[in-house]
Amino acid sequence: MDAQPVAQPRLGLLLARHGQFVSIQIRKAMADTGLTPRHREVLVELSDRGATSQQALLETLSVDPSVLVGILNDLERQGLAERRRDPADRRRHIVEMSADGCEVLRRIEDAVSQAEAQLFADLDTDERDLLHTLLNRVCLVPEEEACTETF
Amino acid sequence: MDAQPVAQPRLGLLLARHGQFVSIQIRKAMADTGLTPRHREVLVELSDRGATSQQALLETLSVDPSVLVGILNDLERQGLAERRRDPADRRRHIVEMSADGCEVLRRIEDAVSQAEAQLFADLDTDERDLLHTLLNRVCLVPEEEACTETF
DNA sequence: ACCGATCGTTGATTCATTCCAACGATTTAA
DNA sequence: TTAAATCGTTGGAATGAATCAACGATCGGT
Repeated sequence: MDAQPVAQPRLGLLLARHGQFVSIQIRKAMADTGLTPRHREVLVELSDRGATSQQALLETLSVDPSVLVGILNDLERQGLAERRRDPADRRRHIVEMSADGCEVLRRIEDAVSQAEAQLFADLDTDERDLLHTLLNRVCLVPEEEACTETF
Repeated sequence: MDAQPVAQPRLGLLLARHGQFVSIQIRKAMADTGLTPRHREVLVELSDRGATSQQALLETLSVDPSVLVGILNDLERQGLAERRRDPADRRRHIVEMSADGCEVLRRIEDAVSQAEAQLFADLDTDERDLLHTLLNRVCLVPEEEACTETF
């Protein structure tokens, strides 16, 4: 008389598990660049916005300032981005990605694409779009609590 | 002439991000029990199989023995499970969940259901099933590499 | 009775991540 | 000129997870 279990694993748990798995795969895919999804996100942001204040990056990424410092140190050490003082306000740093950074970002995106190709090999284009739109309708939780986004 | 970007965030990254978010929400949902998804998984396993050898648990959960010890310690401390020596082989431990354990598992499952209800509030039953089946067709990667499953 | 293997356990180490306090340099306001 | 606020930075503390070595107890084979 018991209601039969909804399905094998609960939908939420399934999503959590597979999400973590995908996360790991993507991390591996970009491993040889020495960078992580975090670095990628900063690069993407820099690519989209061009030269930006470090402060502005902080807001959109919503990470601790000290974390961003670390990321930028990494990028700068590899010559992928550059920090320079804002002449208008010498407290600020203006961050800009280099040509190498642009190139590396392209490589990262390719690696991610390749990983995705494997992960979603069994889905055709329509199904991928479907999955995409379904996912986008999740997580619209009432309170927009700070979601520590690693990605 | 560029192919337009598939959609806002790459599908893989979207899945990774939302998966992490869902993971956090579920963790929060079961936080007041003092237990984690790891504990839940052991409880589920115990619930499914009844009395089991600790060894058998290790295989199905594929975690380090020391980790399982910690989990079982937690469960036993709260009276949710019990370890006793296997009389047939006194090296072995036989693990069994208690009535309290069964009750707590039920509470956990309810909490997870509640979290899922929020997370998937915008999806009707068909859409949830669809999402479920789509997710199940992901991650069937060539090499079944050990996926450190927190869930 | 002995030797090697097995089971569960303990403990240490490593690593990544998050969070927070405090600082120097600089700007802004009084 | 002084005081307060801001920006980026440094460092430490706390957490959680993963991995590994080694141990006592026990079993099996010889």
